[in-house]
Amino acid sequence: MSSENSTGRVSARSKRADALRNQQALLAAAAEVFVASGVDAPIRQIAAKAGVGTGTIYRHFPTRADLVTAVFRHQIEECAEAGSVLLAAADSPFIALRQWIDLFVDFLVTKHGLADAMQSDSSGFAALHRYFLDRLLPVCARLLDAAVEAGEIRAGTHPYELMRGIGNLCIGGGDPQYDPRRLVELLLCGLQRHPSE
Amino acid sequence: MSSENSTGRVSARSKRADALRNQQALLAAAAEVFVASGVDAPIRQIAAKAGVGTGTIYRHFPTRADLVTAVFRHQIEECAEAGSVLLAAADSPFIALRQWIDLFVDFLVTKHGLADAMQSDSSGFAALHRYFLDRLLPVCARLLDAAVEAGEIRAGTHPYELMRGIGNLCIGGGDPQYDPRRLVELLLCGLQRHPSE
DNA sequence: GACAAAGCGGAACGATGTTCCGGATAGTAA
DNA sequence: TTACTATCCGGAACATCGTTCCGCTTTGTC
Repeated sequence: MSSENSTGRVSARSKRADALRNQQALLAAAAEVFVASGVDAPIRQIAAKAGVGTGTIYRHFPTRADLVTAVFRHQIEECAEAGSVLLAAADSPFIALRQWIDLFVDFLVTKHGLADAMQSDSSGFAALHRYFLDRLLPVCARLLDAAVEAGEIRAGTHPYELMRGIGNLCIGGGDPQYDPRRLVELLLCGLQRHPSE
Repeated sequence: MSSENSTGRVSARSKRADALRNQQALLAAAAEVFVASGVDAPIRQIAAKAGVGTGTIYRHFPTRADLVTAVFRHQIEECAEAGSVLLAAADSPFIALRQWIDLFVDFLVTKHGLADAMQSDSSGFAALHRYFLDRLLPVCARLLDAAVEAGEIRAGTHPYELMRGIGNLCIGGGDPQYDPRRLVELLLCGLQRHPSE
């Protein structure tokens, strides 16, 4: 079914066997290197671990960011799909929102430097950024809307701003003195409707 | 009075006239280039604008971060000093805290990419990061303590975490769809004591 | 088994931060 | 004024990136 290549999706059609093997090897190697050295690890290191030349990487993933996107794609997908599930299962929309944000934060924090790389507009990570937004923004928006409608949080918060803010807060999670989760929690508190005011 | 060089302080003793001239020219050029192209601007560009060679930069500022630190040093100082003034003048410690944070945010947002560069532990901006902390952390801590003591905000917030979080939120301020100030405001709301709970 | 298309490897390119060193220069002493 | 030296300067050179390019290899097919 369909190629839809260059960003890491299925692509099972009309490719040579060795090409497919290399693509898989690259994805596996990249995943390994990313957890070991962060998403800023040199391309050459990934190529070496996969046992291929640097040119081969660019044949499969036109740019560094495309490789990163491909590696994390299914995890992003899982996070997106969790949105509906949580909204249906939780006792209230706000609880669902909080749980979903927990998931989102976990995802960002456990990947070394993913949040760092995604926000800084340099390094051409725009593709990853866009994919993140395309997939997760609607989910976040739906959860926010539901919580607003339930009267649990104040209206007027832009989903994009919230997601970006949370993403930013997750930068530098390696520091033991800095726990992004506490600040995200603070943000959520600020989001809630206050009786006074 | 003392040299105390390599980070941009006074250093008026025992230096050749041309060396001093170049250092001044570099600071001026760097300041200009930073506002034009952000703090990530290439060293060579700054050297060219100052009319010196790249080696000359490293003679005066051992590393890129030292140059950045030197350029912004007096502004950081101003921000630090504003803390006491605001605390003495404002109607309440929380108001002072909010005003001070406004100042802090303004500082970060108006320098293109300053916040970006400072947080990411790569690029060896550790020196800048430390200077920021050394100078501003005590101020933030004092404001926080005062607000806690006045019963305006919840206790238990670590000053370092708060400053770092705010710094993180200021990353990517160039995006018209993302206003760090709104999120910082949300954070402050979350900090306030809630009647319920 | 031959052959074209697809794919591969790694040298090469351009950009970056940083180091190095031969030569210029400022300050000083005669 | 003229030497002389410690200091400083300029930019070539080095290491490390991401990325591109191209001659050679491999694969699938007839």
